[in-house]
Amino acid sequence: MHEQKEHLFLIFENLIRIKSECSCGIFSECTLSDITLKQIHYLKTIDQNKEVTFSRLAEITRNSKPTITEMINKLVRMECVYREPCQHDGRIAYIRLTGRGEMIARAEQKALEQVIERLMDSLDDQEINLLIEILKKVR
Amino acid sequence: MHEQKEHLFLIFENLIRIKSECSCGIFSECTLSDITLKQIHYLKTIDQNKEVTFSRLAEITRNSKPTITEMINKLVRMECVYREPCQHDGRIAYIRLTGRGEMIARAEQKALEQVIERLMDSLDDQEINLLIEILKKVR
DNA sequence: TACTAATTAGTTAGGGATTACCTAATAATA
DNA sequence: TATTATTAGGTAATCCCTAACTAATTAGTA
Repeated sequence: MHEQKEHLFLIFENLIRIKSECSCGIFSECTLSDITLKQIHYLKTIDQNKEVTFSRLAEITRNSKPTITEMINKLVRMECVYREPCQHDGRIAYIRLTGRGEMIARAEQKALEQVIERLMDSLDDQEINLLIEILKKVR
Repeated sequence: MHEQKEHLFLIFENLIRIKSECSCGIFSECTLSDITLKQIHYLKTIDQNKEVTFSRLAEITRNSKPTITEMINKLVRMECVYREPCQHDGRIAYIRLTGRGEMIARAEQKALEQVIERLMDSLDDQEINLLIEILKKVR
């Protein structure tokens, strides 16, 4: 019982290590070592809300519009987002993620994808199916 | 093949969700919603280096001693660390983690432990052994 | 219909609190 | 005299604000 737990702990630590190596890889590819938690959070919010404008982002994050302008200017300088003017209304600009911005916003997800690929390379078909059946049961 | 991947992705997302629920639980137990990444990093460094003094922590983190004094004062106010004067040398104080400080420094680890307990509750002995055998192969 | 008035979207200007660093000087101990 | 930690004073960046502004659009009215 206790031995099993120890085993599982080591195995999952290994998986987590692989995953964080992958996500570090993603971040260092973006060469943004001093990005802040807030900035990452803004990028995720932009990623999750399609067609987001300055006013809308201010609303979602419950900040003032000048705060959003400032934050977006910063993220533009970091090459994570850009402004796309609305075709139909000259007052409106949409905030879009660049490739780099999207990479950062989805780093967790992408790292997980890489871990799964590693997993699929290491195991045969039957083992993968077995793994799926077992882990499905965890709630 | 692609279906397996999709399955695995959903299953691991679920595990990660469980884990981050656990670690959020740990953090909210500590009632420290506005702790910074730097502060967490200092706590981890203190946890990993036994008998660490102000000078030593300055050396490890490559900061000046006044920076360390200030940071430790902040962490003391947050009840995450305390000073323990050295018995043999009145100039020296060791930096020790409080229960709360240790909780935060090891949140990841503790969350993983909770996930594994959940896993062991959901699976029988044979399944656990099978899981260990399969996941062992991932490198 | 055309023109003014009001509204809306985003920006600028100026400011404040906090974090996280620094050097120089100082106090206490070895 | 050397070492450990602290105090004093300062800087830069982040992340937030209000008030005032510009430009674009919409509504109201003559």
